[in-house]
Amino acid sequence: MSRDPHQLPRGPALQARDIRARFLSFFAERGHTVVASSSLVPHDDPTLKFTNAGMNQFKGVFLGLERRDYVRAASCQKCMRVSGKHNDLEEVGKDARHHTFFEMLGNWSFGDYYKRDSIVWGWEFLTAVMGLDKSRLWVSVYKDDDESFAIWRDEVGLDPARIIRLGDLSKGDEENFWSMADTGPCGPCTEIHYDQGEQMKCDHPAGCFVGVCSCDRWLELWNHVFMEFDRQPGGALNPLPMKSVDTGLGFERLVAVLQGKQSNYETDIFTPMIRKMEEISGQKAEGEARISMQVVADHARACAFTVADGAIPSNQDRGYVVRRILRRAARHGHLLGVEEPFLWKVADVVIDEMGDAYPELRERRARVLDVIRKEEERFIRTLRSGLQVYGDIRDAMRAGGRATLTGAEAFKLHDTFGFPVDLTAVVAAEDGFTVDQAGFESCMEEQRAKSGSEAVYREGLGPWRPLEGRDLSGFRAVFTGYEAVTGDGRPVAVRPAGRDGQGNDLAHVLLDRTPFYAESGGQVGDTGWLELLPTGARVPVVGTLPSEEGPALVVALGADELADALAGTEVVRQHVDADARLATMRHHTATHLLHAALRRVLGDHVEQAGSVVDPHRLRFDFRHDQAVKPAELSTVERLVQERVLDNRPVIRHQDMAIDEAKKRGAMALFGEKYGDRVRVVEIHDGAQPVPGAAPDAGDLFSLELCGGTHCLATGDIGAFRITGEGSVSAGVRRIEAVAGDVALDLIRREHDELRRLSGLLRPDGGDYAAQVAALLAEQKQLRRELAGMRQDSARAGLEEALAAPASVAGLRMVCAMVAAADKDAFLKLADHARDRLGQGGVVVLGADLEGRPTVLVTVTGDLVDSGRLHAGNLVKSMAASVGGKGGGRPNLAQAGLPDAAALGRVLAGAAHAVAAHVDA
RNA sequence: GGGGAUAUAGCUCAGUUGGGAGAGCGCCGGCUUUGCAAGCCGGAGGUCGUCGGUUCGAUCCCGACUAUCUCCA
Repeated sequence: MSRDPHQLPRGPALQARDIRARFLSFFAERGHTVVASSSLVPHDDPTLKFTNAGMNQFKGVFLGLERRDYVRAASCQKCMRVSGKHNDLEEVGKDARHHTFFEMLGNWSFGDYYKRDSIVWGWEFLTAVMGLDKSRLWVSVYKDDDESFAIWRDEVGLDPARIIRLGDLSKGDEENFWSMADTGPCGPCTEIHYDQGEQMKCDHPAGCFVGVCSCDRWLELWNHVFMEFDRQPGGALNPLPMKSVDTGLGFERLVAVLQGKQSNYETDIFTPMIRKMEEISGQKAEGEARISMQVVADHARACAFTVADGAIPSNQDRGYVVRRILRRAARHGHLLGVEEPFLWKVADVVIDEMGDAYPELRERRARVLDVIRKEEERFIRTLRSGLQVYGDIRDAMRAGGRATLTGAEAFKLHDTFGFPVDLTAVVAAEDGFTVDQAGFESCMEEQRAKSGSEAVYREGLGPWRPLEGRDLSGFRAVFTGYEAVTGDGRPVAVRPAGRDGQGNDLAHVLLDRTPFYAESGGQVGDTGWLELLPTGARVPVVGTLPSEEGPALVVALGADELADALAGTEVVRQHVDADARLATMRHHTATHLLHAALRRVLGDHVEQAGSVVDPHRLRFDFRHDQAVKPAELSTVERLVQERVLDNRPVIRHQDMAIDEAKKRGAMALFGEKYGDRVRVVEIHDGAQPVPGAAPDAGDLFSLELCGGTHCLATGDIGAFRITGEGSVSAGVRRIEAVAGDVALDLIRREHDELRRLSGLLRPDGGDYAAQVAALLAEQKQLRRELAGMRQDSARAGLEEALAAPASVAGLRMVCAMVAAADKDAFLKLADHARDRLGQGGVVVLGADLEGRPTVLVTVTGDLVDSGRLHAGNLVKSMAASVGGKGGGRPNLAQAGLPDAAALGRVLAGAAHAVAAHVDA
């Protein structure tokens, strides 16, 4: 069958990489700045797990919070969609177009061109440049968007029958009307669809057509969004001051159409990975095997890109998404009969294929492959232990004569041991069992419901409530904390903020100017207090958190209470806790020095993977494959201490172009999103013997993008000590350290300790450790000797009783008080006595064990076997008769007694008690 | 953020009505052997994750914490 000949008009089909390049050059020729894809992992946007659209990095620009040097931009953006209605992870790989990772082409106008250019260029690119058949293209516009309709009809010359009006806001139908959120920027959009042809049509009851069904015949290729409104909380649409364009063209779809393929997986984007999988598994990409290979191909891309952008498989948040994707791929490899780690090999192909377009893949190849391979190995371990648990269940089922695993059992395997349910079904089938799938699903549902409801509860934090006469639209607070720790501000808004650990209500307050630093980049938010003027009322600030509108000061008051207090307030005089801020600054500057020192000592592969800086300590996580050796650790510590002694100025560049910062080699937080203008902190090394040297004399020691607060000079750090090193997760180490007075306190405490030791020890050459080791060895020796001697003497004390055992009810009984040192010795004495009696013997011993009068009974094996005398029952009744308690096993038992007199009475009455208990 | 599970010798793990902490591998010593693989005998190595509680008595039961594994969000 010759398929769609028009798509391959001349020569071979365009390759994916050419299509990507042509798109960008097309818009570059039309005055667009080609912007690099932002990281998949948006470290500074907690609302977003992964970058999921090309516009993410321009969000601030659309909201008017951020400015760029250009008004036209184009990009090819790395994206991930792993949840939500459009993409259930389980579906990926099974059909032609669902992906976890994908690329999105886009062009943007920030208040520059609008509908006309966007539409005309879009059409030109698809038809004239890419050569798509015009007769296959259809277009949809928003119902009321006559302007776009007219451009399509008149400027492009499209048959009006091919322009479909969709959506109706008044009926709640948001088709072809785009919005960022419930409120904020929004506007109509127009979509270009590609008709794959009659043979792809579906049997939707209302007909197979654009906007009606969502089948594969009508491919939505390109969405052009025209942002012109600012939606208000009530739903009213106010015009935006600046009209913008935001478009998204699905790269994989475009390539599939241009290469004449009905599935994205048949394009040259995916075939290299599928071919690799054929090679690894030795199977052909057909039928079920093909689906598994598609899953692996898709997931290998997702894993390679997310790991390259700094995500690491873990058990929560983003890391958990990566883990799930990776393990699903591993599972499909397993289905293909591959038993060993393989995904890293497929990821290697991804890097070969896409490393040109995304150089970060090449740069981090070794780490990416290592992280993936280690996680694969971990999963194999998980499967192995899950198999053991399954074995226990299987044994129980066989014993109970069951043939169906309950949903709860399958769920426990999945939930607690991470054993995939489909694998459970496979293994169970091998044993002739089935799995209650419905029961399993309902357990899953229950778990989901539980997590979901908790999440809603957590998000109880409401929107800002503007104070009377204040307007929040476009508002952004000014941060003055780099220059000051006090300052006046006017209150703007409040909002409730849940409760603290003691259950007290908390609220946030927003001020137009504030010196309070909001928690960011690992540095904790400032604390302090507010003075409300003119009343002079004082309000403590327990923390400061970032918000879109600026630092949110957390105060220990309910929101209503706070609003009342602010009602008559003109000015808020703000006081940051200066001591805490200073201690935090020391730790922050020390963190930069530590980071630089680690790179010098361990190598340039060391990269920050997380950091906490507060008044009490610093915690620095970084990528490194192995434990830092003690010698390396002390070299790092010394390097930092030397920089402190250098006392060099800490140079801050409040506003540097990001390109310049990068050119100078500034260390940026991996994957962090930065604007064009950044703040940079710079430190040089080398002490300055005379005054007046330039701040940047000497060699550059540390250069980092950083928004935090820092010491004026390294000497302000005062003292620095590393307090710990350990592992966080695979490939990530953690160092904890202290600076300033915290470090001095530590040193003082250690010194005091040493002085106390030196009062007790007199080591040769000051070697405390050697002397203590010798003392411990000696002590151990003495202890052993002492125990032996005590035992000997206690045993000697027993001899008299052993020489003449009493005869009670036909048994031979030894009853005595012994000087046992501890429980172990006591038991050994009893053993000894019982062994000496041979058959038909009972031993009743009393001892004072560290102040606790204890009686111990043991009987010979023949009595236990015949059941004539039960030590446990005997000791229980002996103890009970004097107000004690006890028990034990048939051959050996013990009881605790209230006092020494009771012990004496028990021993005196032992013969009586034995006689009463023995079975004739 | 919320569940579930685990924590015992250097490693892998046993350890039930609460009553003497064990195995395998590894390590050290001795013997056997031309040597090696191995075998035999002996030995060292434990705050039973931390801290509380219940109990005459806790590796075991209860609670909190920490770490690891795992699921859901």
